[in-house]
This record gives sequence, structure tokens and C-alpha cells, in this order.
Amino acid sequence: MTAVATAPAIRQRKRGAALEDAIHDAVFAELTEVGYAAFTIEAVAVRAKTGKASIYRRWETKVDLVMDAFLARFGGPDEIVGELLADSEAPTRDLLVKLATRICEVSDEAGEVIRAVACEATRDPELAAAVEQKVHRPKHQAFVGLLQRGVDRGEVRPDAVCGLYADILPAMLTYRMVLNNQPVTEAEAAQIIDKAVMPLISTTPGAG
Amino acid sequence: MTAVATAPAIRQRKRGAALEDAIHDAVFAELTEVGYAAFTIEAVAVRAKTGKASIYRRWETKVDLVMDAFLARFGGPDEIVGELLADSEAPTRDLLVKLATRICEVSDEAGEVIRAVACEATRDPELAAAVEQKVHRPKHQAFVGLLQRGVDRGEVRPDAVCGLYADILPAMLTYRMVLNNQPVTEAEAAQIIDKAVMPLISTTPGAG
DNA sequence: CTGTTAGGGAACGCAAACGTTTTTTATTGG
DNA sequence: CCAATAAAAAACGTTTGCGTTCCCTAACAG
Repeated sequence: MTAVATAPAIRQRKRGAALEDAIHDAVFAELTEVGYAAFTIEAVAVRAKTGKASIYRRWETKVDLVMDAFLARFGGPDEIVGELLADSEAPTRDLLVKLATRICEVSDEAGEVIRAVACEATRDPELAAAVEQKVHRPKHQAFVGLLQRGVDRGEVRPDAVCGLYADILPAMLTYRMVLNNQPVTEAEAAQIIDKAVMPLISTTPGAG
Repeated sequence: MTAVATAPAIRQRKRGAALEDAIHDAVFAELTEVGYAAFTIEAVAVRAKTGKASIYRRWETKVDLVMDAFLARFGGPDEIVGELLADSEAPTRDLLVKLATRICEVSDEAGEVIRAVACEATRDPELAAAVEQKVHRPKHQAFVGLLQRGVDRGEVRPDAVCGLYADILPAMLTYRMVLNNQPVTEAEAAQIIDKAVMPLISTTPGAG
């Protein structure tokens, strides 16, 4: 994912954003390969082909580094949410599928990072707050927003706009992908939506 | 100064099962306090008031130790499941609440251990298999069994006996407790059951 | 082209765990 | 009561990663 534009074939020394990208990549690769327990700054430096100093210059702690790498990649569900809500044509069900697909992509790529962050967040209130604010809440709000939009379009019962229903889809996807590390196909995600989510929220009671 | 009359208040040296219990306790305490990343055998030994050697004599690796501690405590959901299915009186809904309560208890006590195990299981197929076999599958089967029992009692639609519906409750509980580290009260668990699970599986369409 | 900035890479001392070994002692079975 | 056993505790050398510092040079600005 590094920027290989019109540059010469061997760029010997990266700087600034390019270097940070490489480090983020290395963090992901390293976390995925050895896990958080065996995760070291040294290994990240080697993998990113940089020196430890360049990393310490930018991040104070291991957690900072991991968190930053995570947010840099998946930081704003905002874009996709805006994008989704802007699409005034598609029915709620299809938008749910789109959002689910996105969640699957992220969970697949960043499963290990998510687990690591969840572990650390337990005893790092600052990290917990960051996750809550930048990941969990936007995701939750995205689903609530989708439900509200569905109400406006007459597809969703007004009393179905609640946190509980908003959480069903992310919970089931995350349960399988992040906790049990089982892949979830788009078809399975669609099945969750059609068999578990839509029947609960739909204005047409028997719908499936 | 030495002789304590009524009971031997100071048990100076534990052996066998008693020692292993103490070590398991220490593993839980340590994991909860410092997390898996900072988890060390030395700290466990100190906390269990034993020597490292006594631990190394019993477990080869850190993962072995953690896994064993976890299974020793929460190894068999079998008992509670048998207990639940044996109760031929209670309606499905109430058994779901009971099971949910149990899951909450376990997740609350062992949240950190579950996260740690989930992290490690990603790259340790043996551990993953153990978790799948001893934790995940029994839990899943418990819910499927409960659904089937509901069908037999005429409370649950026959076509609702499927893995997808069986996973809704554990997924939502686990999503909140284990991943987001938010406590879930019994009332909230009941709400999930009444608003999200029962409406989907119930023979009486409008029930809630 | 030149000076400044910042990255690459190696080396450093330090601290923490590792896993092992040894010594001492409590417990238990005979 | 006496061996045999196994646990507690400390000491061990080793490894590993920490975070820092150093020198040298590539990259960029002027």
C-alpha cells in the first residue's frame, strides 16, 4: 500500500508520511504474524526497514503505536457512513449488506489488531476512551443512523430505532470473526441480515 | 506465638491439587491485573507463593498454563447445560435467561483470560482446536439444544433451530462484555432475549 | 551546489524474564 | 520415627527487548 508513483525504482530512504505508512504496515504485519504478546518495536523497525529511533521519535509507547496504526487504517468509519447515508436510493437492507461487508473486510485485515487493542483497553482508560470514541461509537451510530433512515423511508418500524437492534449485526460479525477467528462470507453476512436483522426491524412483519 | 489452636491458619506448603488450584488462581489474578502482554511466570509464582520450578514442572509453556487455568475453571459448560435441559418445566425464555446469566458471570470473571486465549488461538492451532472443542462448540450446542427443546414444547418454530439463531445471544453478550468490556446486567440480557431472540424463534409471531 | 534536516543502522548499558539448578525443609508414606 | 518425596526459595547464566546515543549519509530546501 506504499506510494509507488513516478518515483525511481529504489527509493533508499523514506521520510515523513511515507515512512509512517511503512511503519503502520509493519505494525500490522508483525501483529498478525507474532501477536501482541511477542510484539516488539525492534521487529517493527526491521520490517519497516528503519531504525528504532525513528519509531521512538514518533510514538511514546507500544500502545500508542498500535493504536495509531489501527486508526490510520480504519480510523474513520465516517466516510463510508456518510457515503451510505447519502445514497438515497438503496433500500435499508442493501446498505446493511454494504456496511457488513466493510466490517468483514476490516475484521479480516485487522483482527489481530482489534484483539490486541481490546486486551490493552481493559487497563488503559485512555485507550479505552479512544476506541470507544473513534471506533465503537461511530460504528454504533452508523447503524442507528441507518435504522432512522429506514424509518424515514417507511421500511423500518419507528420503535426499532434502538441500540439493541443496532448492535445485532456488528455483534454477530465480530463474535465470529474477531473472537472465534472464523471467516464470514458476504453470503453469510447477508443471511444474518435477512434472517435476524430485517425480520426484527421491518415494517412488513412477515418479511424475509 | 506459633501454635494456633482451632485451625492450622498457616498452611506452609501446598501440594498436588491444592497447589495447582493456587496457581490457577494466581494466573487469573495476574492476567486480570497486568494483562497477557505483561504476564510472566515469575509473577504467577510469587502470587501463588510457590517457586517457578513447581510451575515449570507442570506446564511447558505460558499458553499451556493459561489454557489449563481457563479450562479448570470454565471447562465444562456441560454441567449447566445438562442441568438446564433436564428442567422440563421452565419455558424456553427462562432457560435462555439462565444461560445468559451464566455467560455473563463467566465473561465478567474471565474476560481477560478469554481475550488472551482468543489472541493466542489465532496462531496456535492446537489451542484454537481446544477452545473450539471445549468452549465454543459446547456453548453453541447448548443453545441449539435449547432451541430444539423449545420446538418439542411447541414454543419455538421448527425452522428456527439453526446455528444462526443459536449464536445471537452469545454473540451480543460477548460483543459487549468481552470485546467492549461493558458490563451487562441481567435485565439487559433479558431485554436482548425478549426483544431480539424470542421474536425471531417464537411460534407466536407477535410475541415479545 | 551547499547547508540543514532527518533517516538508517549499529552499538550501548540496563532491566526483566527466561528456564535451570541447587539447597533447604515440610510433608507424607512406610 | 525415618526415609523418600516434592515444594519453597534463592542463585544462576543467558537471552531479549528496552530506550538512548552515536555516526554517517540520503533527501530536501534555498
